Amino acid sequence: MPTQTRRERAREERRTLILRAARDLAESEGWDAVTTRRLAEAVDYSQPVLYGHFKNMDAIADAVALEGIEELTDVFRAARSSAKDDTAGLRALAHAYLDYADQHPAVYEAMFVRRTDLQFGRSETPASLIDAFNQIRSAVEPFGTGDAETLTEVFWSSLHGLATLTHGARLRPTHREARVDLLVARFSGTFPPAAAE
Amino acid sequence: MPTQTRRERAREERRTLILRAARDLAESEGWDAVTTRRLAEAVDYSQPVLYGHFKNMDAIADAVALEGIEELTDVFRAARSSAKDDTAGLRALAHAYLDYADQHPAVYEAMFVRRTDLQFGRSETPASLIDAFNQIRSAVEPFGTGDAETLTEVFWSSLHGLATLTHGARLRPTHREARVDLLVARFSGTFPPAAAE
DNA sequence: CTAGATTGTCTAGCAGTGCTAGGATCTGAC
DNA sequence: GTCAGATCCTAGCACTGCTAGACAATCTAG
Repeated sequence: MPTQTRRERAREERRTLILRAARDLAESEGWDAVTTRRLAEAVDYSQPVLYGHFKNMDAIADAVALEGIEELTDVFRAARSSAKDDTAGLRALAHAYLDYADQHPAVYEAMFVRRTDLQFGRSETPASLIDAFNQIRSAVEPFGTGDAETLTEVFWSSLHGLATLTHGARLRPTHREARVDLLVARFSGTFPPAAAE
Repeated sequence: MPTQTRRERAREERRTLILRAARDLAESEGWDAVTTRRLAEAVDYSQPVLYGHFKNMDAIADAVALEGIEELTDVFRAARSSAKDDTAGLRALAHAYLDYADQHPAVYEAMFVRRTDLQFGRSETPASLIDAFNQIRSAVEPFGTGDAETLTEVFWSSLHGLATLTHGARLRPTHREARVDLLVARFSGTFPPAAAE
């Protein structure tokens, strides 16, 4: 009997259980509420069990971040696939990005705000992260004249800035659509218009 | 004898002493290292003294943030005053912003990253914060066609995104200048160029 | 079926955190 | 010199991340 496999499967299930609990807790009460005790209580095990799966609390947040990045690539793909031209593609990607950040603020925070051990732009970078970056790159590249990598970084930064400042209540709660319109116009080259009122 | 004034002056001095210590500690070891005990030790008082000046630790970070915002307006003013035209002004402001974030990462974090009780875009917003926002607005407004407020928010978001992603090691450590060039080009309308190689 | 080794899990505890109640001490007014 | 009031500190609470060591369940071998 593959008793080893059963064990490993059970172990894997418990790991996802922990991640699920961490994510739910973070989304409902913020990462500050994700403590070892509350997390252990949520999965109905003692605290040391957590350390059998993850090196420390930060590693749990990193794992949630990885999940989120994979989701994000799917969201990007879906958004871009239904766009009729490059400009619509860029706009769709921008909206998809900001919507995701809005709907999963804790996951977004784990991905792009919290200090993380995840490697960005290196050889050990997770494939899904590279994938997500390339999605942005493909969307913005048609409007570039020089280094596509730099263009991608700048456009991503703009989206990231909008996402975080919005979430931190540092921008007006209104004018959301107008901000995206403006950003896309500046990057898609549909600016300046011939003569705007 | 104005014993009351002397007392109040001593009180004020101690307050700035606390802020100075908090800022130094945050810049050298990060905000996580700024604990009540370490801070109290740095100013050579016991922890409860801190609470005589500030409601809690977050209020200390907020006070540091306010200091930073005032510095930032000065930095903006200096940068823009030495620019020969609007485009140069925008570029100078962008560089000044990113340089400040780079040189004072902890203060920047207190201002625009950490959760804060500071009010943004409301009637109770500190004057220096409005001032800083208006500096950005003045710099980018010449290149706007519609709502200047929205334009300012978007440009600021882009700068903020660049600052935070750079600091979090999520962008390439190189190409810093190229990113600023590209951003300024997109916002100043010097894009698309007639025919770029 | 039993003995022993391995694996899994928990209890209890350490050193640290923000924050505060209460008592001690020091200052200045009369 | 006495006494009220301001000032400050000691000690403690409830929490945090994390871990050592005891205990129990499970699998392996004879």
